[in-house]
Amino acid sequence: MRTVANTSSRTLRLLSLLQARRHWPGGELADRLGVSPRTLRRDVDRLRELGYPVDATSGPDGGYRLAAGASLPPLALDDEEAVALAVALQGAASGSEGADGADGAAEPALRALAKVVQVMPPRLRRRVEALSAASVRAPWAAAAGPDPAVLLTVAQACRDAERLALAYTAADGARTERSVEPHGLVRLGRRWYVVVWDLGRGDWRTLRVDRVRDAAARGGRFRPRELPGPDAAAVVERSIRTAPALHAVTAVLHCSADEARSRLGGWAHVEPLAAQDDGGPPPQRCRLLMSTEDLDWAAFALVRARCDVSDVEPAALREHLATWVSRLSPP
Amino acid sequence: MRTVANTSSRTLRLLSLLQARRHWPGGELADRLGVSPRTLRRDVDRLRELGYPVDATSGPDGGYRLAAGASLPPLALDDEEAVALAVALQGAASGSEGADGADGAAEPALRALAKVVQVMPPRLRRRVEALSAASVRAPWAAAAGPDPAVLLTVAQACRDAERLALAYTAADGARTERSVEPHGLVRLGRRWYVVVWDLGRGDWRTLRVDRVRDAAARGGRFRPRELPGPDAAAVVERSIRTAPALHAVTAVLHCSADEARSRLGGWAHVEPLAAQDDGGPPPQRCRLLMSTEDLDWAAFALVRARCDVSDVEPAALREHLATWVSRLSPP
DNA sequence: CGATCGCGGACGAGAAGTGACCGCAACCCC
DNA sequence: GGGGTTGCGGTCACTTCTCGTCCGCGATCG
Repeated sequence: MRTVANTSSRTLRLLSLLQARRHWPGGELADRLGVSPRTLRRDVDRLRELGYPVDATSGPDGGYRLAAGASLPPLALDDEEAVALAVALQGAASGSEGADGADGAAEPALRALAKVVQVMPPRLRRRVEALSAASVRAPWAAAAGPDPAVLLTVAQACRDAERLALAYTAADGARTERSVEPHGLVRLGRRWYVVVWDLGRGDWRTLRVDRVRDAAARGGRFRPRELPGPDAAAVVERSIRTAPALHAVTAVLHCSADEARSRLGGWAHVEPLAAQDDGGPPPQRCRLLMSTEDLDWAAFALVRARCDVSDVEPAALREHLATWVSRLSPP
Repeated sequence: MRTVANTSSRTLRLLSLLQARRHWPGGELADRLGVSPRTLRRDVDRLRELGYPVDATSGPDGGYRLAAGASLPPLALDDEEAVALAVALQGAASGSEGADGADGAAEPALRALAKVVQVMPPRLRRRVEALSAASVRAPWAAAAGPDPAVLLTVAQACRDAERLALAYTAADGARTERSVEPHGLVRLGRRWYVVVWDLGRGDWRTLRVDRVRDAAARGGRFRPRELPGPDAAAVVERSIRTAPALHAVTAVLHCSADEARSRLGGWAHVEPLAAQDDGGPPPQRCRLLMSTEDLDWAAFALVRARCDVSDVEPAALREHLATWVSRLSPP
């Protein structure tokens, strides 16, 4: 077992043990830590003083358990959990969610990911890479997000003020190798941007992270310069001229609003339509409202509703549907 | 600041600091911890003895940094990071990935999630719930996975051997309230199953987690019984009679294999087809191969390829496409 | 070369941690 | 209801660790 007989080490180990299993008999804990039960009680007290609420129950089958406290204790994860965590965070950070807003969690996810990989042993890092390479990316998300590895490298370099060498493909397709000082990472809409001081050009630039390749920290640290704006987000906002074209989609679905909602799963707004006043039993109708950047998604949502559709707007989506029909029609 | 002047508390804080930023000058660290530089060095030593490799560089611009070690140190996350982490793990655990296998990470993700929420302060837990409720579920995933909250409750109860009260909707639609002893959680294909001892019936049952509602730990712990099989996975496997019908989809895409791959993003297998020997310049063709449970996905993949499609198999998918066409055709 | 920073030994005052007691209270099973 | 199990916390004496202040050494950068 471990040879460290330190008090703080033992406290840390106790914390891990309490996280690994919910319920521990006191005797077993004392045994594992190699101390007397009395000292274990003192250790538990110490944890409580540190703010981690440890519940205890007496009687046979009694023991200790770690409860939810005021602050988050350090998480002791095993290898598999850490790998799963890194993969999940990669997905969340570079993910294709947040079309309608609703997740402000991408940036904290990225920070957490940076913390994890910084201390992750190389063998685990390899497993993460293998797994995230093997994990299938659904077709609708294939071109959506940036490479998680690049995103992470950039985020770390920003946090640690380290110079970065990277290859950038500009909007016109020109590829350049650049050496930059990254100052801030900003998520705008569905894209990540990084504000950098371009060492070759001696000026500020805003780069789209999904156009960056082969980012690598060059080791050297730099002293942050003053940004040409109040913060990185403002710089990006200003440098974005062409906002991504959002399509406001509406359509009438020939089913009840509840049915449509259950099939679309909150991805689109659905509101019931008043029955038409034509005498007969009014057919169920509802109106679908969504806004998206990708007409394929909109079209897919329409089909997913599993009912007839009419009054589709905008015209571009109607054309899109016509293309689908012509492609899918049997020759 | 903090009033705890304890040594172990300080060691923990030092660990957090080292995780929060990559590079720290020793003086600043000593300052923040409120100790002399000499004591800081001793603290760093302590961390090293605990197995955390702390690199140090001397000279001006020197300082400490936490390197990757042999094992993963406890992660010190702040509130936002913890919330992002929980949301990401929920997605990974209940997620709709893994259709083709390729992610064995769901189960460790669930374990990690259980650890996190167990110690998560209530205010953070509320934020996680709010965020995951607000986060849009794409239509193709709406009905796919089980409720993450239920999944988590079940996983915790399995781990901690706690009795569970739940409402179950059987395959025939009958709803029953049950009290069970959960013994194992198994992911098979895309579904989660839980092997339980049903207290009301006095027998083993295999429940589909996506059919469980209102799962709540009833507090009481139980002594695990011997499973009616070598392990939980075997029990589930045996109790599954009707395997989910997988559709083996093939089609010919009228574009190059590379184009198709880049558009489908590895979600389907694509292989080039030999040019036909008809004299003229051979058009680019490739064959698409995929297996899915949901024909909507398959159809969507076909459109997503952005080219003409022919020789679609199976017949069910052709019918599916015909339905799409009729629905989408302008009236 | 000198300034800056990390390294680590020595020392002494003070503060802990530790185990072995003890009696007490809660809880479960018989 | 009683007995066994388990956690709680006080006390005491002994040991150990912690901490700040010295000091000289070596590495690194400008």
